[in-house]
Amino acid sequence: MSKADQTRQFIIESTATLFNKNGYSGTSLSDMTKATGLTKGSIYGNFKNKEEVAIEVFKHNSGLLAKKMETAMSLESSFYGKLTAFTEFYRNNWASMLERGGCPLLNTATEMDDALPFMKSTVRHSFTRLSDRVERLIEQGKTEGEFRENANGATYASLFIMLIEGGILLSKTFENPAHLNQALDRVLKIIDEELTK
Amino acid sequence: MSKADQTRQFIIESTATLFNKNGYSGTSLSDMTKATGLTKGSIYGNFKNKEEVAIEVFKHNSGLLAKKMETAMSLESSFYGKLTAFTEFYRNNWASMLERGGCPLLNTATEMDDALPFMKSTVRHSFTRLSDRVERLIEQGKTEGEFRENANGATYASLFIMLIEGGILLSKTFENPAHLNQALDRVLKIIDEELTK
DNA sequence: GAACTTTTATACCAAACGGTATATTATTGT
DNA sequence: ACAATAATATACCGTTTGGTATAAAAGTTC
Repeated sequence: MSKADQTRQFIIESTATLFNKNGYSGTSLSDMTKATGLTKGSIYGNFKNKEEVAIEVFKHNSGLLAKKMETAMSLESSFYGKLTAFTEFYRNNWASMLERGGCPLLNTATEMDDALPFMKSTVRHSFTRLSDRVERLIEQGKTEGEFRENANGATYASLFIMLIEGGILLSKTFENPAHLNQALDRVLKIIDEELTK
Repeated sequence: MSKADQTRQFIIESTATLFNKNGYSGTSLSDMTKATGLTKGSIYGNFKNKEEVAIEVFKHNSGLLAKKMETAMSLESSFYGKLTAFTEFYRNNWASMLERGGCPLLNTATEMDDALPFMKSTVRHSFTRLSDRVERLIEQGKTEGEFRENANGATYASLFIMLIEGGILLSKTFENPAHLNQALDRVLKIIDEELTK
């Protein structure tokens, strides 16, 4: 990794929590120089503008989540196991997610929709990727005979994501993980009662 | 209503969509003067600062929603009817909610949690009010013999809200009401299968 | 309608905004 | 070791930020 790439990465990681907590509008360049210890010149030498940093930060934040989730799922061999690992991932990582400012998908999607057009496609892509991953898990589980044939993977994938993101919203708002845990329990219940044969 | 109160109300209504779409950080005073046609002097003659306008705007946005919801529920006499009216309210008002920038609770809660401490209690209060309303509906339905005795009102209230807010998030992100509709269908399904006797 | 109070507009403030040209300092390949 | 190149810091740009003093205008009250 070249020096330039190293610095780019350093800037991304140093401002990752900042952007996730305060949003794009809420994060200023001086916030960024404070967080990195670098000057504006350095930042603009490595990025075109603030927008580009924000996009890369979002990709980093959501990518990190996806990677950790993939690791958690890889520990299970059955698709039922992988699907519950996906669910439990949120329970097990709630504390660290909270430290980093919450779910980047939720945060960015909310700020983006009306105010950050340049982020739209990136955020949508992340959501689609997550949804597709869960859908594939269900569809594969169907071909392996673990899940019912008549269950629609895409439908359940978006249902789970809605429940979980809603749970994250309430838990963050009330600083109480109980809501998220309830949402996760409901996801598990649906897996057991509606997907599993 | 005095002239002062009229102007206050006018400022609140004129900037309501602005704040809900672009957030607190994303809305500048010049945005506000453009939207109202008034000058900064007028705005600061009627409000202490930008924070106060934002708080009043949020109260107005969420209050309007609560009022319309209450009207929709009042048309039903049974608590089962009121509970489905609560659910259908989101389906019927999706278009207008979208025009106004989406759900103010979702939008403000997401921006608030890390960046807008002065908003925290107000947003929490709104969520609690909504949740309590749904909970009361269920508990009253229980005493009237419409719903099962062993169903916990508070638990189902937060479950419904998580599903709906998650549905709003996905539908807004993908500009497709299908996700929200799916969430609402699931809420109805739960009402029928787990609450109704 | 005069006196008083409230509301609004003008003009201004210092500070912070995002961004850039340029000079200086490191790092790289040879 | 030495050029060539890339990365960083300094100093600056015009604009916009949230906010305020003051004066003019409008509304209210008697």
